[in-house]
Amino acid sequence: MDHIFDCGQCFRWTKETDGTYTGVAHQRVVNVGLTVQEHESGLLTIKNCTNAEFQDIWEDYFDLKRDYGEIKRKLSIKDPIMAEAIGYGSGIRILKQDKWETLISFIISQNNNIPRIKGCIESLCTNFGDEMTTFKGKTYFTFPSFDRLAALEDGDLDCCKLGYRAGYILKTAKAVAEDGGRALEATETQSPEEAFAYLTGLSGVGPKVANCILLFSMSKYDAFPIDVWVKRVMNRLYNIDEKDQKSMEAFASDHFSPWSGMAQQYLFYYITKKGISLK
DNA sequence: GGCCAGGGGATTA
DNA sequence: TAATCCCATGGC
Repeated sequence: MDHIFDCGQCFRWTKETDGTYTGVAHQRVVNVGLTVQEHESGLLTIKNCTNAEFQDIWEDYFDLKRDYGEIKRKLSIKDPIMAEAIGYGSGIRILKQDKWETLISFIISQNNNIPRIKGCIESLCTNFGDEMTTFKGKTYFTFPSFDRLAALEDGDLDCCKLGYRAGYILKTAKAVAEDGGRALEATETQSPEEAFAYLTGLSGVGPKVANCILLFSMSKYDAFPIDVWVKRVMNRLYNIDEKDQKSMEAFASDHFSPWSGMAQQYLFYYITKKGISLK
């Protein structure tokens, strides 16, 4: 679970003192714990969740139907470097998150760091989301809808300390709300190229942010987001020029497709957590 | 006090 | 097309 929740794909899960994680997604609060038993695979426990909610939401959210062992084998074969990275973040699963929330979250992520991103999103939710429930003594709020944010004006988001990203969020919220979110939802069945084109047409969404949204909310597992960390790790591990993004994309396509996004997460986790030498 | 953070948009060249 | 600058914010 540490690998899943601390690999930079999500920002609303927090670790409890007992090692379990509590988080919000799809208007629900749940607490998840994993018990690893001897001679058994792990037993996942989801609290504050009905059977119907598990089938409607969490089974897909945690991507539980997918065989990650098979994907890891395919990525590892003939690539000892990737095998090493996978060994380090072996528990990673790509969550299938809400499109709208992921869109705004990764606009916030630009030129920012993860602790601050979490703080900004938390502030956005407590200020503009709806109070949902109290769990383990903490009050939880929904992620604000696009209609809610689209109704705001310049300056209304100042309390969230979003900096220059506030303007992007207002423009994007208005654009998404324009057709009731239909264009955003339609990406579900579009090709990665079509969905990428739509996303990069939104304010504050460039190639990197668009690829994160494709990967973390739209099941486009061949998307390969390139940020400063990925540039570093591609340079250190595969000896690619750090400013040559085209070569990085080509390398990912050649070596990791159709699971480039999974590979990217293993590399990201490897360099940000293990902290392999940067110089 | 300068550098950095899961970059993008606008302006130059 | 490709490089460069600017953009708020806060931790270090």
